[in-house]
Amino acid sequence: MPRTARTQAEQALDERKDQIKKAALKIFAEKGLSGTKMSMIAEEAGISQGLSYRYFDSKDEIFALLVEEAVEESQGAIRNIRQLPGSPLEQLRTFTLQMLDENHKHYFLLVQQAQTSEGVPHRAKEAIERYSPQETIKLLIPIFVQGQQEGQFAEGDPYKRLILFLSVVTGLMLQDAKAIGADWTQEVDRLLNILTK
Amino acid sequence: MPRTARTQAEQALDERKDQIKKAALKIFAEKGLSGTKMSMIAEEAGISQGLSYRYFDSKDEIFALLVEEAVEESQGAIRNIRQLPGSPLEQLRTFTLQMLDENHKHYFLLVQQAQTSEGVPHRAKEAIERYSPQETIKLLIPIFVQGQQEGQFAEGDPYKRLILFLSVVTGLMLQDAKAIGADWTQEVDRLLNILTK
DNA sequence: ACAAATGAATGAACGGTTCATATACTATAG
DNA sequence: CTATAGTATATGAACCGTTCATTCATTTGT
Repeated sequence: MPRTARTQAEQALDERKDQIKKAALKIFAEKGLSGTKMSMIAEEAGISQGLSYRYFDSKDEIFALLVEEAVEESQGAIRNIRQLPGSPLEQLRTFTLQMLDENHKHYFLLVQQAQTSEGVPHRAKEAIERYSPQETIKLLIPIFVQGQQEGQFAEGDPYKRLILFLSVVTGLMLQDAKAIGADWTQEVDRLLNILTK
Repeated sequence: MPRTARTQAEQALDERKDQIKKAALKIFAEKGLSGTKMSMIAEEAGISQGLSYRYFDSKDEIFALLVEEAVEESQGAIRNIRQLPGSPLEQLRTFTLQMLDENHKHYFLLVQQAQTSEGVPHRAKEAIERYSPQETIKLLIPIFVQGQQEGQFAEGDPYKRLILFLSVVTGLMLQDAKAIGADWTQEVDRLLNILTK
């Protein structure tokens, strides 16, 4: 029964790959490219030093792969905002909660790291070009403006307000990634006070 | 006239030292201990690779020295809050503006870096022990509570509110140190919305 | 037997530090 | 005022210990 056997083998292979990727994502997001050592990834994944190289060619390959995934994921989340239920404010709250959610947080931070690190692999650079904060804000502005018209959001330059808000959220993520990971999700409503009146 | 001559020489020496320290502070604050290379400091200061070693013994010495200064400076700023004029809200606004001010910003960030970096020199570690975020918040709580009684600040656990606020401000500083330095001082009132009702 | 996993060994690159050399400044002599 | 010597200041290429990404001989499990 070669069929089943190979499928099982492949599945086991993929599971290991995912395990390594998940560990790498966490460390890369926290420490950046040059800040993470392969030994850290191994430890986080609970495997030995060399094993990652049975599943990936290099550190750079893992990093690039993850950045590509992160960009895709982030763009998806942003494009989905308009389809979310509720008022603009509620849409933004949901989006923010998603950003701070354990899974997505690492992706957002990874992109952040990739944007500010040096020596980023070419493949990762390409992916990042498709995702800038400016781009994000452009997609958020219509929602914010609508919220202003409905009277929920404060007056003023939408771009400035949103840049401040996104910076605050990203800054918080960076902070709490370094320190002990508190659960900020409770505090999102406080943060939204930056935007509301 | 040996007096004047020596004084001039000493002054020139101190100026060079300050020049190097200022450059080092900026880079250390942005990139952390292991993230900054002596070559970066040299470039920022507009001097050659080796010159720093005529004025300081080692990279670690510069770092430790700066951390000591930063702790002193930060503690001073915090202790001064109660003496500031105006309501608690105005006191906090002034304090926050001071934190975001170009000079103090780097000091605050440096302490932050020293707290989260690894391989911090012993001398710097000692200085940091005298300055924890918890300590800062302890000093801020009475002000916040007074503001609550006067009706300016929102109800709720002062500790949680202040932790969130400080994290936001620190996160912002980190953000904008990496990116192009926008001038957030305009936005402080927006940030204070996190605390007010 | 074979694949999966280990972790010690390798070797290349990195970066803090040094040092031979150059330049600028000051003082003294002619 | 110019020339010369002496000293402090500055340069940046080279040195060398350390740090990791990567490999591989060996073990473990199936």
